[in-house]
Amino acid sequence: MKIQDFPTNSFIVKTADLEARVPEGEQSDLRLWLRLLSCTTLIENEIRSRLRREFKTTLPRFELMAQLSAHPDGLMMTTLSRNMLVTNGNITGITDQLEKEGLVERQRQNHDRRSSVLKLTPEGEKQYQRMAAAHEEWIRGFLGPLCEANKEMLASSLSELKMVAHLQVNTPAQ
Amino acid sequence: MKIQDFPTNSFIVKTADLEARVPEGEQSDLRLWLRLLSCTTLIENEIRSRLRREFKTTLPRFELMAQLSAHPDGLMMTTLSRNMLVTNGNITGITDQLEKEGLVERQRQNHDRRSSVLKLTPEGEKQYQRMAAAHEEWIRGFLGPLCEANKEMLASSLSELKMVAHLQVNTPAQ
DNA sequence: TATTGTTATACTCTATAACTATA
DNA sequence: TATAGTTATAGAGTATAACAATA
Repeated sequence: MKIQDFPTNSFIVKTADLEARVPEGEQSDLRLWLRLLSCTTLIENEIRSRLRREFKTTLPRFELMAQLSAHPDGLMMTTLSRNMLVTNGNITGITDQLEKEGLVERQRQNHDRRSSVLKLTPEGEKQYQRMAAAHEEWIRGFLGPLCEANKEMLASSLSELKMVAHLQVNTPAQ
Repeated sequence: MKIQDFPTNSFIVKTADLEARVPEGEQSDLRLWLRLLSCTTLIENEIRSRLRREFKTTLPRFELMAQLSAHPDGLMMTTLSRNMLVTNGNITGITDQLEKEGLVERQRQNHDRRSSVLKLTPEGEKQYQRMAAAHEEWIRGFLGPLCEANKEMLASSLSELKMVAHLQVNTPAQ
């Protein structure tokens, strides 16, 4: 399919060529990183776009609801901020939105009255389930066609990378 | 190292546990995706943060300069928007900033007077080189410790994923 | 007619930091 | 003193869409 076949306006042909800035052939860590980043960004952008178009929502909102759905007993906002890699203040903001829409609720704790536990409301859970089904389908569309061998390799190399990266990132540098 | 050992304020302990929302053990496409996303986001956030702290700049600005540095003859803004996966309007905005700071310049084309070609100025190239050196060092910190075998597996599985994902994304769906 | 780039708008996310209430 | 969460602020990035100039 050629570029010319696509509608032209507000449609980006996704070439994701971050890698284009590294000399051909060279197998550097940088090149590997750019390939990783290209793949992820490509898919992530598409998911953001579909969430917005089909469910009028955003990725952070979706991820927050996903975390809550996986923890029916609720989660502290601090835990959410760690899992989702954003600051406390951001969680407050997203929670405010979702609570106003009746999708999540804060439950004050008696044993520690500083904290509240966040849960999906039944309506929130219902909406989440619809989105999650579509989301999982999308992901299958992206990753499904990979051959089994590659999936396993990806999973295991990423699992090493995850450990290594955590170490790097959480070691107060300098 | 324990959580308690970290400074507490405006410091997020990076656990990147997006994966925590998928049942243990299950080897699904979704789980693989979340692992991919966690790793990338973790590293990407850290890079954004270091770019801001050490060079007072942002990832999109850095990436735009990287693209230009790799193409000394300059690039059309449309090409940039495709490579960087953002819309034309965004490229205009970032370019405006960088041009005002004297780091890039627009060169009007004679043979096609709609388009301009974007180039780094000498000062832009100089600044970019400093940032690129640090950036590459950071990436080596993250990916370097991976064993060779894993790097090769990653590179080849990602290269398949990149193709597959491009297809998925650029095929007008439904 | 299609393409390149600009402009305008509105919104979300984000970091940062000061703050409160509680532990 | 440390922690959980809130508030306020300012800024960047983003999509979207209408637009001008040119091809």
